[in-house]
Amino acid sequence: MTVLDITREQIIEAGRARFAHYGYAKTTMAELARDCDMSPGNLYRFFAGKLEIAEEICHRASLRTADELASILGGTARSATERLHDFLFMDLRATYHALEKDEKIVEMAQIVTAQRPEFHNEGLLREREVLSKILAMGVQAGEFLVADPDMTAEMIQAATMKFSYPQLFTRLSLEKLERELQGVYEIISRGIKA
Amino acid sequence: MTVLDITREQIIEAGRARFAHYGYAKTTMAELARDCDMSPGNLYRFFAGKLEIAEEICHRASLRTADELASILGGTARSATERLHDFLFMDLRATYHALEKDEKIVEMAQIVTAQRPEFHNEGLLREREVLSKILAMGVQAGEFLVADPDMTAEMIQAATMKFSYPQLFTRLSLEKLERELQGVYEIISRGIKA
DNA sequence: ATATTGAACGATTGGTTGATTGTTCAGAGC
DNA sequence: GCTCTGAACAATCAACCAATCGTTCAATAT
Repeated sequence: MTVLDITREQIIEAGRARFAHYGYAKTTMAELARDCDMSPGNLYRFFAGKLEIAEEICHRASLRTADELASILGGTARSATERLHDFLFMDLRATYHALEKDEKIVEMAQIVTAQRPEFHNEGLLREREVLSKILAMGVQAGEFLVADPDMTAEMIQAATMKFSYPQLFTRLSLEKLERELQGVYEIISRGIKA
Repeated sequence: MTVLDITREQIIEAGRARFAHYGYAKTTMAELARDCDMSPGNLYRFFAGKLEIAEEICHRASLRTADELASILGGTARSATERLHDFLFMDLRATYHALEKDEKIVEMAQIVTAQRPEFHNEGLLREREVLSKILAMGVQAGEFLVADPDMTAEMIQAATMKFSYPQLFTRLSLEKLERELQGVYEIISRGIKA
């Protein structure tokens, strides 16, 4: 990790703190610069602009959740059905709590997805790859009967879209969302069983 | 139909035309009054306000789609599985085309649902009742195995949310949406089969 | 008496100006 | 030569005012 990388990290950390606490719009580049003991202009040696800082923060959050989800793939004891269940509920709870902790994170995410639509799709793709693997494991183990795991993963993602960004689409409580997701899971689960 | 009712219809028709063409915000009460050869003040003998006119228009549209969906229940020849397929695709196509014909209808729908959240839920409930009946028919015929059709209807509605208001959530083409819905349908279909 | 009008009122919107903020870059510092 | 600064520029935002619009109601017409 070069000294340049360290500075980058510092900027990202300052951004994460301020964006989460005060929101993207209300955070100024001058403030971020002051946090990092540098001039505003110098920020542009590390990032093309304010949006790119937010993008990097969201990107990392996306990688982190994908990583957490990927942990479901580990171990050998559990069935693919259980893994699918974990996948769906972990996803719901992760985003629900993230959006609940700091209301302002929604703002940042919305701005980034509005300005860079492909960003959102990349995140979905990363998660879908894990889902795909779970399905493939299930096929391997004779639990699932699906011709094309990649395609089925896409379908499951479409069917659980309501639970991916809960607060954006509904005002339901986590309990209600979990009840619904459980029901949707049961249908899907039976729908792909061998 | 009294003369008062006829005037009400006239106002609704004028509203439908203007809201669809110019949008809710850009339509003034004065314009609606002029369309109906009356003064702005007189509109308030028929509706509590501008929003209520839009509400009535949306309400009727909702009733109409529910009616169309209910037509799926008729006849005896077709299987419940086919009816479920028709239900989901009819719903997707109806809203997709409605929103495509006049971009401005989205605006009106958004304003009404923002101001009267219960309105949206009533529409969902109306559709869900049809879905529930389809499921009950399937159970009756031994095609489906579901313990509680009402609950399962709720779950299916949650799983197909992405296809209910297509243009609000994604920018996918109708073809792509139909491909995805077909996949989701197949999983659900297998998931509730007896 | 009832139905209707249209001017009046208050809230909202649209447009304009000045201030703030994101971004650039010539030059200072090392 | 490379890093970094901070003043300068351009884009955006916020505050203001005027115009418009939704709504009301006293007056008018039927």
